[in-house]
Amino acid sequence: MATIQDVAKAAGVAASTVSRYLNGQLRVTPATEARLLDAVAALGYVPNAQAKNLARGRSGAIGFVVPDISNPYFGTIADHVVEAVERRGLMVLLCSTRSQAVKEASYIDLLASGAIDGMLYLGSFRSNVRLVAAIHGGLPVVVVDEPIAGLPDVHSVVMDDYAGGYQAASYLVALGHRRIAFVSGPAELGSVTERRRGYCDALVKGGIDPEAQLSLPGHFTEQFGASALPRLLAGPEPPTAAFVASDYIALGMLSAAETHGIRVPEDLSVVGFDDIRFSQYVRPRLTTIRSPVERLAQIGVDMLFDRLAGTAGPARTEVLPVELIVRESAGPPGAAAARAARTGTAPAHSPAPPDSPAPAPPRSPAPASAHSAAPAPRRSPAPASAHSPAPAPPHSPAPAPPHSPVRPKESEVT
Amino acid sequence: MATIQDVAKAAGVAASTVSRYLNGQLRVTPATEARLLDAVAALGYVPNAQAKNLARGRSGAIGFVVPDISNPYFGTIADHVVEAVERRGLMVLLCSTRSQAVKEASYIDLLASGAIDGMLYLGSFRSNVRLVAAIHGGLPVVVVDEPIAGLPDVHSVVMDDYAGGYQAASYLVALGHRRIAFVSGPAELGSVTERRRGYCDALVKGGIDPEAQLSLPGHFTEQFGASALPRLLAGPEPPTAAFVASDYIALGMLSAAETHGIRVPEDLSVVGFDDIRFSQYVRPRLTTIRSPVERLAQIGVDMLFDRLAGTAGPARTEVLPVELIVRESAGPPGAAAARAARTGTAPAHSPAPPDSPAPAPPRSPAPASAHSAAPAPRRSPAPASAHSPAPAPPHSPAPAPPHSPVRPKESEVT
DNA sequence: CTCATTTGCGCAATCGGTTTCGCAAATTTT
DNA sequence: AAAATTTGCGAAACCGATTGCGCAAATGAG
Repeated sequence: MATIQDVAKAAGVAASTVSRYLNGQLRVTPATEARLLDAVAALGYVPNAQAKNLARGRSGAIGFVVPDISNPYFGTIADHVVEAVERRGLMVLLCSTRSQAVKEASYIDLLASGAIDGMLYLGSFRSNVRLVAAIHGGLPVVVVDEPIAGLPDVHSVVMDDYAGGYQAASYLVALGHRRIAFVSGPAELGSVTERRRGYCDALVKGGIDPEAQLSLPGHFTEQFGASALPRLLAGPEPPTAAFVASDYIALGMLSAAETHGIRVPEDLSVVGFDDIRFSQYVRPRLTTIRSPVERLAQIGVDMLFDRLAGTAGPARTEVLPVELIVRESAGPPGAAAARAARTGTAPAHSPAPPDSPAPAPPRSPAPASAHSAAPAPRRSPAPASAHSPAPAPPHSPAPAPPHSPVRPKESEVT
Repeated sequence: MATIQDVAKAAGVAASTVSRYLNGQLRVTPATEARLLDAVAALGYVPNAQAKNLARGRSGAIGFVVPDISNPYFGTIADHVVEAVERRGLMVLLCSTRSQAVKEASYIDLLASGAIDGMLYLGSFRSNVRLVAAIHGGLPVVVVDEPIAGLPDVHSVVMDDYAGGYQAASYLVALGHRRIAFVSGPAELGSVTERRRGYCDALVKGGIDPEAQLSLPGHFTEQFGASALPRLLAGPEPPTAAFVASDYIALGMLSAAETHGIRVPEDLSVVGFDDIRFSQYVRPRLTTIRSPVERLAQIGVDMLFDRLAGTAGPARTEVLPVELIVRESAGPPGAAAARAARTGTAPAHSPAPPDSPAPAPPRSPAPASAHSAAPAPRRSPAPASAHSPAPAPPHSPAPAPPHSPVRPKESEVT
């Protein structure tokens, strides 16, 4: 590996000249330029990244901590993150922690030790200590997808889990269900509790007691979904529907349902969450809440680059609207039993219930707004920090990549 | 950010002492130790990774170049790679190129400029130039999953694509199919051509002309699978079966089949490749070739670390046996039509045809062996380099992994 | 109580770049 | 043609670690 010194020697100039010329900070005479170019080409010189970063105090990469890269939901987010970061000319150091706190902690330490310029964090409640330490150490961090309470001064972008839960449950209520179970990932997760809050509120609004419902927290795996089904149907009065707050889990449950001879949606309606790609390939096609993963990634990366450029305002949380996607896995309750018992009250299979399940509830922490069911990409205002009623645009419109320091938009109002 | 100098000053010692002590290369007096520890704790000292790497000439990370991280097949491999590398105490720099040659090239350049100690490469034919340059530049590279021709001095580990294709096609032939289409990813890929070779040989063995069959190369997406179905059935004598050399594609096709009212396997049998997790969750459950992704990752990482340690022998290619997983998506041809036309020749639905479709063909480049259908983790000998008939263990048992040098399994037979 | 070891620790070079400062030559101004 | 600028380029400090070498003190042997 040729060094800058080698190039300098070959070209008969000083190393500093090579450096500055290569970085476009120096004009040289045509003669010098030719020798320089020749030397670089001849030696196949490529600047050493470590040395450059050491000298510059930057690293040219951002880290992305994610629980499990083999989970297609996270994989998709990662893909979009990579895409967005690359557009800015940086690289992504992707860290799959496999949900192990130890790994997460060591990764954060590793990353915080100068390996990266900033970090996108998608994780759980654990290891906040390290994370907080890293943040205090000056590492720009943006939290994505999984809301984390009690993290000071951190920008974040999350799905509107509350609204999603509300929509899903409202839909099931509107279909006529009265016993609606809640199946989810780890109960400690912010996203899970938010989805559950929404679900509960929708039930209450429908005159149903949420406390009387079955609640099955678990893990983000299909195995858990498969194992949850029997438990769901074990009781004397099993639910006729389940809000499964993760498509990944829901797919496992759907599979188990077929194995157990449970028909979906006739015997059990299922509404998922995330709308991962496979949800449209299973039978019945999964009715679910679509999370705008690409926007999440884009906004998260934008936020991080704003922080890196120092142009980010005070910490705020962007909440992304979600959308109910009606497919086939949810229908009127007891479509089979009802046919025998009652009159043909709910005959149709392809259900077309109140398409706007409800005028959407208030967002979790703060202001009203919403009707998130609408596909229109509305942004909900930042609930955490300054919820200024003024028309301050919540998400600064991705002004400018770091390399071209111009920031045309968002004229400062002074 | 505190530096080592700060710590040294605070503890009243030299920086070198701090460095050596922290790296366990120096015993110090209890008094010094206490002061050292205090200083480190008080300042919250974390060594700067860049500087360390620069001084050491290493980087502590390995790169993994992969075409598309949102594809669950690659995602799963990535997960296992991360796991295996972490066990060795290093990190993974994951690069999703989204199959774009430009990105791949720039990533390789970036990685080759000292950012990583070694590289796992999963990619296509493109950008070989850069890759070759990087290899010549001294970067240890191990090629995984996707065979690449004409890469000198590179260790690699791939699936036995040929055997997989042979098994899949043999199975369909054994079921009685005579018109068997071949649907796959990009035709230029080594894995695709290998799978096709196996498929062709199996057809020939069954007395079928491979040239007369429909062949549909495309991309590794479900969309392609969905679009392939109509084209498959367009002709006057459509195939009764398809070997779809990627589960991802097969899932798209299965979905399209239902949409078009094509019953699987009655109207069309489908055999996939990879056995991604979702293949068991779709209906009908996908009959497919299982690729041992975890072993692939483990062996690839082992090879890379051998190369890093300098204990790797000459370049060789490890070929991993694959396994036919019989599920529901393939059955006798014309199960519906036949019922009317012929006698009840092939009545059963759950087919139990020759469970060992054939005594497995010779491996692609070289020696006989195989019966890859057996789940037993046999390793096929290296076909590329020295195919010594001597009992030289093909995969050198990773003599000394850097951090935890113990490797209990696979007792060396000497 | 010497002499030979070992042990604990500091000095300074090194890794491969970047960057400030400043000199000398080339160019422009009067 | 002399003075004032501008331009091209080199010397050296620096980023934050690691590491070879060497010295002094503590330890052991005789």
